[in-house]
Amino acid sequence: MPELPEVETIRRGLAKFIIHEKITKIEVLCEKSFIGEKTTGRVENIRRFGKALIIDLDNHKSLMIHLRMTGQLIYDGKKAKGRFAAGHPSDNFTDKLPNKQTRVIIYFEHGTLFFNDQRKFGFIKVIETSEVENDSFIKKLAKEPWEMNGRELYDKLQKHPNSSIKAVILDQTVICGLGNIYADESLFMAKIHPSRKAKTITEKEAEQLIKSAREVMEKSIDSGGSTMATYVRADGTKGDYLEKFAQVFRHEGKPCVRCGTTIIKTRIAGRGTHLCPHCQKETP
DNA sequence: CTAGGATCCTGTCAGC
DNA sequence: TGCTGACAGGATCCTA
Repeated sequence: MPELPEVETIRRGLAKFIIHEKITKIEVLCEKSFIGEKTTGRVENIRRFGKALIIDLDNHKSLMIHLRMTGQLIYDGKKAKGRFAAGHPSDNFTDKLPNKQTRVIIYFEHGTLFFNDQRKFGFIKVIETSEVENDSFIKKLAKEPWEMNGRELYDKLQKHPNSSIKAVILDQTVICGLGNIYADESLFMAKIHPSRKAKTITEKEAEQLIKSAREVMEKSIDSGGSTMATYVRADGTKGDYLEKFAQVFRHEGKPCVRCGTTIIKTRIAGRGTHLCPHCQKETP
């Protein structure tokens, strides 16, 4: 679930609380969710590679965290003045923890980090810090939209000529960071129908798509990610990209903000896909 | 090599 | 009510 903006929101949030904090203990409640040896180093840095989070420790080890579809990280500690929670949206961030979905608990000197994951697709993996960039997932990642230009994307599209443009931009080895929400939003903004074959996309459209991806993800990061990224307080303040900024995702049945045509939901690239049938034409 | 579908797992919701 | 299948903000594996 969490896409690049959510993971970046988590990175920035956690950095405020756990850098220089020492892990005192790791408790694994679901074996599948934790790979490698438990470790107890002090946090030196937090990095992000696409949708993967890397927590570097002072003992040459790093925690690699991927939330996949339903992962959440919830930090409970004084510095957070309560809780900092982000990842898969849920209305139970204020629940007592651990809960039924808690898979791993990382205890720090002055706080606790809960890794929750309903579907168990996500994981925390301990690897040598020097090996992070050799990790099989990390090393295949393409550039993020901010480091890529239209020409580069256009060239990559030619390698998947008969795939739908949506399938191709969801491929993290083509362009890094987009998931199902931002793919739909970016294609809508760029006025490209998600089922168009990649080879029919012009260089100009590729450029527009990159710009759109940057814009929707920047907006989301600025608003704290589309999930509930929040310091959970009594008033339940939360990040809400979907409510504030999404124009097509989960907007089926509502009028297009540009032309008023009813937004539809269909299935493309094996994923639920939202689009405006008037603004996004199947034939270029 | 590409393209598409199945798969991992738990939970919810629509429809009968 | 109880069952069933579809679906879910991701990525990998398998098959043709």
